[in-house]
Amino acid sequence: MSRRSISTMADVARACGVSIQTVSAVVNDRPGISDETRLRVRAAMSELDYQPNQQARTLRGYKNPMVGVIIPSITNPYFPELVRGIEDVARRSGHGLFLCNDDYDDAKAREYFSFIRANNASGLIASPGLVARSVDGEIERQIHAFARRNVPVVFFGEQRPELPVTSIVVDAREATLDAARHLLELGHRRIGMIAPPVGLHVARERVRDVTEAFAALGHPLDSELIVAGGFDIEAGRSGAAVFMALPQMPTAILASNDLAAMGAIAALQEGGLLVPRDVSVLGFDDIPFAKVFQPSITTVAQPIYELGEAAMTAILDPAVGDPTDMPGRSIWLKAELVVRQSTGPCRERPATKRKTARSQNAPREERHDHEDHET
Amino acid sequence: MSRRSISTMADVARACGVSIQTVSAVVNDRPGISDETRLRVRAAMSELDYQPNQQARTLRGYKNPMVGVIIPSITNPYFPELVRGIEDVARRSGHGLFLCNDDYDDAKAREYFSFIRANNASGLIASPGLVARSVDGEIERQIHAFARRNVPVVFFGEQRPELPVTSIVVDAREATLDAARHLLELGHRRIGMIAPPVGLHVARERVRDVTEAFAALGHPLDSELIVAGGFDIEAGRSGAAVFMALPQMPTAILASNDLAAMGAIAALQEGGLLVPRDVSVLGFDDIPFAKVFQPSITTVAQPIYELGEAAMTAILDPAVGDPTDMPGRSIWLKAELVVRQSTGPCRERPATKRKTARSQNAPREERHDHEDHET
DNA sequence: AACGTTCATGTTAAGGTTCACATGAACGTT
DNA sequence: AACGTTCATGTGAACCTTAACATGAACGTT
Repeated sequence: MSRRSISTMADVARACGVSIQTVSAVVNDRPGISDETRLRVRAAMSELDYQPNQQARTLRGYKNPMVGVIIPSITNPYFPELVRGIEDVARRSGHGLFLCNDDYDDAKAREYFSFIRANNASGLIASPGLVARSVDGEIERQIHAFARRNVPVVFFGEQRPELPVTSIVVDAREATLDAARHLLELGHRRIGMIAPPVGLHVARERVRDVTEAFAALGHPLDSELIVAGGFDIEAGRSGAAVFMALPQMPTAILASNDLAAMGAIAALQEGGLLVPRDVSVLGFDDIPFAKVFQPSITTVAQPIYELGEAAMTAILDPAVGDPTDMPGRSIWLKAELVVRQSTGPCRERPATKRKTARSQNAPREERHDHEDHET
Repeated sequence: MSRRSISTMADVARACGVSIQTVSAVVNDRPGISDETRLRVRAAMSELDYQPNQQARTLRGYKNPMVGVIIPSITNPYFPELVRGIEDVARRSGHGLFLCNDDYDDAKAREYFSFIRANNASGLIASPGLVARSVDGEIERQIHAFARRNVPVVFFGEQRPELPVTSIVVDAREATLDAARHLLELGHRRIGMIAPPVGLHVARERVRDVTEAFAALGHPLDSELIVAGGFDIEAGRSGAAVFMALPQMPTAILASNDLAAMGAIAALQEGGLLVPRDVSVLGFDDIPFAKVFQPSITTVAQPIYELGEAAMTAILDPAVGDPTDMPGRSIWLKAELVVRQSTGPCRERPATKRKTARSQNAPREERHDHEDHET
């Protein structure tokens, strides 16, 4: 009844008096069909609202033109930007996206892995830190299952040379060094850090980059001033609260990412401190909002959109799915420091909570950053 | 070769010495299988990394447990929040999301409609304004095609009683009236509006709500002060620029949405004006960032997450897909005014561009708004 | 010994599309 | 008249899962 009402190739064939094979040939633009027949078939197709059945096609042996994307949090603007990069490339090759949000939750991620595999996706792009989080090797098994089918798998962030995956990695060491130098040149010495969530690969890497940078410049970070945190606004708020409760506040704060930086700035201003007058705050990632936030945020910028593009491009690269390509490749992109308004010169002994002018009139930004990737 | 390496029911059956039917029964939790066999089959399944082939299942007659979602812009934080609401409900019923981003582009939307239909999705949730934009009736045809298959279609924003769709609609009239009253009570009389993009249903509705509200309160808007705009940060920036170029600036600005409000505030502050001291700015939607932005944004809040939940719940409602339910139903939710820091008392003749204190220490917010919907 | 129940098997078919291959008609060229 | 080319048809099978139905073995109960 309900199924009856959907039209199939057979219906189209009957409607215009040709064979099913002919319809198939027209649908797939195969040669050997006269223009006249081709037009007749096309007319019947649109007449009947015919839509090739993707299930039947995929079953027959084609790949499902669909790529699974697992991200940890869709409300963190980092990921929409990433997805946009992925999608813009995917659309050009006729691929759809199967988007999954695991909320940093392993159980959900596993579920989505199965789901994507069950749907015979042509590729899988997975969120940073996912493999690292996997304790029981389940994710690794899933990855091998994908590889066995020649389905390419791309990860962000972590290199896993022993797995048949391609990694898209950001090298933030130089940019982090620039950031450290920037703060030191502004005169900051008591520098706090709101750490990323524990357990994530990016997290360890970010903390490592920062501590190495300050150590290299001869001003190692005071480990007392590294507070536990997370990747959201709330983490920034509570981190800032911790610092404000100290007898001597840091004069500059490195937030785990831009969201945390925003949370920290909000909390500081609510506490009567001005950024950057009283405290400088530096973020990571350069999400689209970092630029409009007041004050705009100085940040170690990732080429987020390009990361997405690179991931999807890797999926389309025939070499990627080939399991003989076993040892995982890595594609490197570089982070860059973008100096904006949230960092400024150190004023040792921050003034008492008197509120005076902020001097943030002209937009100042020291790098032309890449935010114009419309297709 | 590559296909050979994927395991099927037959492989599982062979591996544990039962018939294919038995494996099928185990997979689908059908009765009539002894516990002992059940366990043996399950063991073989995980041994072989077996994954039921969703294509074959769907082809056999089941629905694909997947819902297509078409949104106009994933980088507008409104939509990730909406998607989160959709996804949280979808996951509970074992549905995946097929997320598509049409960038307000009809051609892309149509493409995605076909894609979703070709994949036999169990439902379609489509972006606001989509039907209204369709000029050639193509979208309408697609909708009927979905209905013919009993696939439920849900729209945001616009009611189309003649189409077999369910609409999720926000009634913002009361809240907009509250907003107008709020601005008038603060003493504002010269009020500007940065309009939403033309052609969108929500856009017309929003402009209508605003003009009706001010008219009802006896202070009709000056149509000279309604400038063309859009739904992004840039629209806010350029709108503010237009107002700043006027001999007499408005003392309050209604932005098309929160993004535009942020852009406007950024442009105003760069131009040396303080918000809300010199100009009040009011947004729409209450995206998650409206709360952390500095100053936090007074806005006509939509229950975004709940809209997503309602949409997916409607998809799961068996009545929705039933074409006998032809005349489209509507589900109404209400908007609410949230007063934050970006609006303040009018100071006729905004001061010259001297910058003095801002008084934004304590967070003030007059409604407890709904931002805690974690599952 | 007869009976009913439980568990598993085997057979056959269907779902929509694609592919390989053999067949054949229509046409123009030699 | 023979030949090659182009376009279309027909047959049969494959992809994997599910369903309906008949069959049958093992078991315990009467």
